[in-house]
Amino acid sequence: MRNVASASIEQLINSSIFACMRKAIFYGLILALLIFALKTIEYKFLVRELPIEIYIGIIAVMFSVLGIWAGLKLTRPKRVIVRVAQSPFVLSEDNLKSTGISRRELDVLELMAEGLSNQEIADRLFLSLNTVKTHTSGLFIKLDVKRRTQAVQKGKELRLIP
Amino acid sequence: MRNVASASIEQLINSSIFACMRKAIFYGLILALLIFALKTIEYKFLVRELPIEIYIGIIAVMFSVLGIWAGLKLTRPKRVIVRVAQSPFVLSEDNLKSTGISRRELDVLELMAEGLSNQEIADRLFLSLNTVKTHTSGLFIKLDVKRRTQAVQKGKELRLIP
DNA sequence: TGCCAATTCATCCTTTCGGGTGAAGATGAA
DNA sequence: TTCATCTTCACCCGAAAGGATGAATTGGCA
Repeated sequence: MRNVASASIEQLINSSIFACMRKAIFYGLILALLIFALKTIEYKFLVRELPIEIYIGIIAVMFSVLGIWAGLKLTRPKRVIVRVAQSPFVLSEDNLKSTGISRRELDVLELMAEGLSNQEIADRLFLSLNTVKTHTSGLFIKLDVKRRTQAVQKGKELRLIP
Repeated sequence: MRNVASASIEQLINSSIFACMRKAIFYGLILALLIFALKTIEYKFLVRELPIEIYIGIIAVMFSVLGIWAGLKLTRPKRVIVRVAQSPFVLSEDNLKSTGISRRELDVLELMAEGLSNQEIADRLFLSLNTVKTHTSGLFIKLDVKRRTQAVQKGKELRLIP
């Protein structure tokens, strides 16, 4: 696990370096072109018709905008890793209702999920073996399964048990 | 869950709007100051000593840098939410060895975890029922459990099955 | 008060599971 | 080659699980 993580981080660093270089060169070229274009236009139209201050202001604004744009494009999005931790298990009342599973059946399901036999469940809940079997039968019908292993599976899927 | 998420997104949008406005004003002021400084310097030192092209180039570079810097500072880090979802399940070779569980037994354990009966497992793996029972017996001994529900539990704990 | 659902327990029966033992073929390492 | 392990399958037996049905008791709700 640790190896995988560090490997991917290295990849990320390498790829980001190359990507940065490529982008820097790209925007550098655009910048050079822009300067060249300005020079060409300069002597033809502007320099004698407008005051030098406005000319400088235009250049300043243009390159500021270019810089901002380049700055945004140049950087990769900063990643904030949000870890989604174990949710502490909240019983799904909805699924409990929709399945029609009763409180007592849920008790049995919980112990069933711990790998207990019907007899052990009966002992824990101070019930007779027959009663536990009744509840398990009810569970299988309501969960629409055939075996206790499947009942445990489905119980977890439906967030009835942790 | 949905309420919490949308609430935090609204907060984020509001706070980012205000933060952006404050920063924009701040950097706008800096930009204005810089232009003013240039104007002041212009007539005093540079305009007669250097060719106009170099002067324009310096301004272009300065404002490009300022723009890049402003562009970086102006934006809050883009959040890329990386969900650390279900780890893709890596079988624990260590636990496999330490328990002494064989490849075939692991196959059976996997299907057992899906809630299949021994007969169904036999059908899936093209084995006889007896063979599957042999494997399950071996599993119970090696996992030190009594029932298949417990075997599934322990198999998951030991990262032998997903 | 009367009804309904949940809970409890029972009996009967079938299927599945789990334990024990044995054994034959395949594979692979010493 | 020999030996250990894995894989496959068989038979037997008891225990557990599962299915069907019936019935007594209880607690809440109309």
